[in-house]
Amino acid sequence: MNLTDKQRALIERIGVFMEKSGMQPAAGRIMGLLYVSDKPELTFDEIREVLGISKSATSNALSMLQHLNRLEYITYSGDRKRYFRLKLDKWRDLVMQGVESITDFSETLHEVVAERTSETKEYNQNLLEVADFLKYLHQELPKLLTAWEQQKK
Amino acid sequence: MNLTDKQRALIERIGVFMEKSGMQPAAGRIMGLLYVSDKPELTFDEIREVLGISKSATSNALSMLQHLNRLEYITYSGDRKRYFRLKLDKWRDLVMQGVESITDFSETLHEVVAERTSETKEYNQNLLEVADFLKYLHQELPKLLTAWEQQKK
DNA sequence: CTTTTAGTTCCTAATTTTGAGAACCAAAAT
DNA sequence: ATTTTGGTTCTCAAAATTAGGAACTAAAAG
Repeated sequence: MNLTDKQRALIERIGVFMEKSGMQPAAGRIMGLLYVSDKPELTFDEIREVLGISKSATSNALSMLQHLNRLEYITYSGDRKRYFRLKLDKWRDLVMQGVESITDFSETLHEVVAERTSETKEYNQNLLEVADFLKYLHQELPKLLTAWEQQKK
Repeated sequence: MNLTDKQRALIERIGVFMEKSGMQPAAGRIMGLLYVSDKPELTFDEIREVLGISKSATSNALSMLQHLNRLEYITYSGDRKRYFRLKLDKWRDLVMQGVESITDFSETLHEVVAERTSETKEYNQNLLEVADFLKYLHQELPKLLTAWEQQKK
């Protein structure tokens, strides 16, 4: 498989974007490749080869991405290779996962306020405000998702 | 200034949370400290001392946090020290900043689809779906924010 | 003008992250 | 039973991140 310059550039751009949100470089490139590749299902060796990375880097990145729920593989009977692909159709779950994590932070904020002096009234108020909005988001985002599904039709 | 064990634990927890979203350790701890500290405005040296980090680490982390718009400092006339504090009241801007960044990604996705083969119809459809939802989010989140402001009253 | 204060920058060391290469392993093919 | 395939794991080195300490700077104080 060979890629155009434009494709390579897109892969890098997506890779860097992923890195910024805490993903390791190789994993980001794999994500990018799977977004861009004309074949959306690639084997271990195709990935390794086209990105020019080692087996270990490939293996580690792939298993991390699977744990993060971004990737899965399928197999075809009579073929031992795994075909890796993005779990694109599950992006709704990922959105919800993200919301959960900020909701965790909201709970931490409540703990913080519980531990704070009551002297700093305005400050505490601000903290609770943030926490409350995060909780609101948690509650409203699913609705937003269904509203979007509706208007899409 | 001395902190309780609970406070220290909260600082670490917040620190780790921040690290996960790509922040450097010292910066995460400083954020944590400012959330937790009874005094919400701390000087350079107070921060350095209570966290037990060097001047350079403190200086670098503080300036990074200021660039990320998480922090600011104020001064008092007749006092040369800077008093650093969280830009807590500006959290709405931060939310919007986050939305902007996912909107950037949405545009990248459009470029990706433009570059893709038209063979993989369903795949391309999925990509556009994600891109479209991100754009929808960009449009709706401000409204959600004002709706929240309303119901708060 | 000299000293002190508050913070920054430079240089370097320690730690962490990342990934290559080889050895390894299990399942399938021969 | 042996070999091949597809992938994992281990060890180690390279590269990047992080932070300590000393030197430095600008402004204020004396």
